[in-house]
Amino acid sequence: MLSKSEENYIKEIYSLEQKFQSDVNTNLIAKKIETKASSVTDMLKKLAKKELLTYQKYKGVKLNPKGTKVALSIIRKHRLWETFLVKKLNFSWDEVHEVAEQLEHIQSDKLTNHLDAFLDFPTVDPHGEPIPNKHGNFKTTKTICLNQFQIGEKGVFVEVKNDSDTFLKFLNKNNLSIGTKIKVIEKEDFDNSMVIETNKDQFRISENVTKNLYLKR
Amino acid sequence: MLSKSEENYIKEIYSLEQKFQSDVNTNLIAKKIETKASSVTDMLKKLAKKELLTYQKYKGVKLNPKGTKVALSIIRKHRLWETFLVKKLNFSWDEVHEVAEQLEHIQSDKLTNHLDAFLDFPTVDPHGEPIPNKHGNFKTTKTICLNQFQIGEKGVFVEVKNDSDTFLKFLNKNNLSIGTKIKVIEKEDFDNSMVIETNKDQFRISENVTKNLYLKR
DNA sequence: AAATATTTTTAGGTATATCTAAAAATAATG
DNA sequence: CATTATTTTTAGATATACCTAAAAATATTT
Repeated sequence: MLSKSEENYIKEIYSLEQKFQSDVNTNLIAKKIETKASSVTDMLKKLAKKELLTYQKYKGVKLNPKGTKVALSIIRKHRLWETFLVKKLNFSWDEVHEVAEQLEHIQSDKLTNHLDAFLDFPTVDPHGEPIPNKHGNFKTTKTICLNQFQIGEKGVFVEVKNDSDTFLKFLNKNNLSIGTKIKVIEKEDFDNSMVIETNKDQFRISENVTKNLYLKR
Repeated sequence: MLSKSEENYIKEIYSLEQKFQSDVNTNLIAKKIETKASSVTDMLKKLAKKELLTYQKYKGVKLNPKGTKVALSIIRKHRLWETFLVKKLNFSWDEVHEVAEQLEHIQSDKLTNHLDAFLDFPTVDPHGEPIPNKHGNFKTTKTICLNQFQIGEKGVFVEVKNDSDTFLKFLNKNNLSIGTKIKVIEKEDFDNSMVIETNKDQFRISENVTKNLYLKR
């Protein structure tokens, strides 16, 4: 049985692997977990001993199948709980992350699977991110980052890759939610900002925003 | 903010206070928490310093209002989650305790209160135990322990004061559930066992069982 | 490739929540 | 009421998950 701390390391390492498509190094993990590199080293040794990942001094780590399975189970729980909070308890999408961070560590397969059924086996969470099923499988719909779009291109906003309160509140304020149709009106080469059009509005957003919005053409 | 361990101490001390209507001593707590008396002493000092309880060396402890409030909040969460598991996720009453022990430590007033509303503000949990409302208030229906009943007396089984798997499974096996009408047919002075009658059956139960069943006349 | 900068690890320390064993206080008994 | 038994506390360890500071390895510059 893994501690909450161990689970959080596994989860963050998984998400860094996905993001960078490579082995994950100590400092990156330290930043994500908000701890010191030395603490990360300690933990990596422990997780390596438990055979959840492969660790080579100074070379970074890579989850092995056992570790990946753990990561997917935590992500599954996190996203199911987020869905529950939004769909059943009337939370808004910017309020669910912190609570789901706690709920994802509850250990009961029966609970997870019954919750899944209760929610009618959702495939995406309130942020559009895919929910692994009980076998760890999930469908990856090819979404394109808004910053890849050209002037004149249109798409539907289907996923957000940033769970932070402030970011989601910013989206709320600008009426940007999953399902919103977006058209690129202008693209500034200097700072990669964009002017986009929704059915309500036209306004400029910074690269920091375009980087976190994913669309379907 | 309290640790999971601190919360468990507060919860158990509260339940011992209710049970014995007196100050709670170290060994009793140790037995409940399944730890050593020395560990309990350490924790009591810590909780006293946090002003959750009054502790006098060798004299036992008593929760003060702040501690009682914490206890009721944990009990509230525990019982709401049990209700959720049974009513919404199709758990049976003998399967909910362990999971609720984890869920009761989730920290989010919004979650607790929205869950409460989602369940239509239940006043008792699946074991018939009262659920405190958000202010810590709950109605105590005067229930009588089955072992106080005389031969010929009838009542309705409304509460069970033992959350253990084995005990609840025993009740299931004998078709004893909340709402069951019970009549006392025989009472054995030697071992305090009873023969009881339900609408289905007549059978003998030991004192260990009668002690944990609470009825309304 | 030598010097410098950065990253990572090691060594040693802290707080939490446990433990064992011994000492101290309280309770029960002859 | 003195002795014995029980309960509780103290003292000193242990494991987890952190930390700081220094050393070692790796990467980047000049």
